[in-house]
Amino acid sequence: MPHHIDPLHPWNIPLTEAAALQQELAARLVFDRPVGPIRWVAGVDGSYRRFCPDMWVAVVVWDAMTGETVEQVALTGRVPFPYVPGFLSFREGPLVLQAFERLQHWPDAVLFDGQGIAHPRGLGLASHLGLWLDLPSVGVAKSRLCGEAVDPLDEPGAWSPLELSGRTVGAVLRTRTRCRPLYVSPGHRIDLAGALDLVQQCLRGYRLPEPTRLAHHAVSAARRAAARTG
DNA sequence: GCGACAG
DNA sequence: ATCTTGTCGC
Repeated sequence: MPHHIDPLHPWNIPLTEAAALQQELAARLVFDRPVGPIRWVAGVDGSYRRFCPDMWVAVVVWDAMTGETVEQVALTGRVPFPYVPGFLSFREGPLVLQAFERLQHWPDAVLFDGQGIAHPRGLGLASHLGLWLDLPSVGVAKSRLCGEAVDPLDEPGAWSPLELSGRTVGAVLRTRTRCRPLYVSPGHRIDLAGALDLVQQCLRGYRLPEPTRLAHHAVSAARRAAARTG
């Protein structure tokens, strides 16, 4: 576990400062292929409730070799930041990092619900948190934040480059026929080819990769259990 | 000014 | 993201 995680600072700051911080941090991103094999892949998901300043977060560590869940953590807490397009990491970051602090099994890589470098200032949720966690990370968003791309063919594995101001910042990936594609972009310590490989290795017949799907189920289950218990 | 806008 | 039942299609 990296020792430099501080969930309180510098997350709760004005948007102008947050934007400046994003630009600074983006310059520190690394896009090398991960050195070792990636076996344990973490998936992260969050859940909210209308008119409620709280959120639930779940992290699931999934074994790509066996297809089994290695560990899962779910917790709830107040979000310190409203949802503002382009600043999602400042909203979900603190709670997501708290969840990672509780993990007994450190993953080899992380799949986030959101963008990596396919972001106005090059630092989406996956890039920001990947940097903090010092882990290879990938942004797997269900919709577009920025950039342009042609619609990929309706065939699993088909993808088209996501371009932003002349740069390929990600890919629009069809993971399943007749399903809307996913927006995959490198977060940190991985390149686009590696990100696409990893996501596809985690697919098991559904639109979303398993770590993400399981995290979604875990957060829903945790929320329902809490509602029943009180 | 207008439209777009991860979760 | 969330509020929501049934329903159409593979």
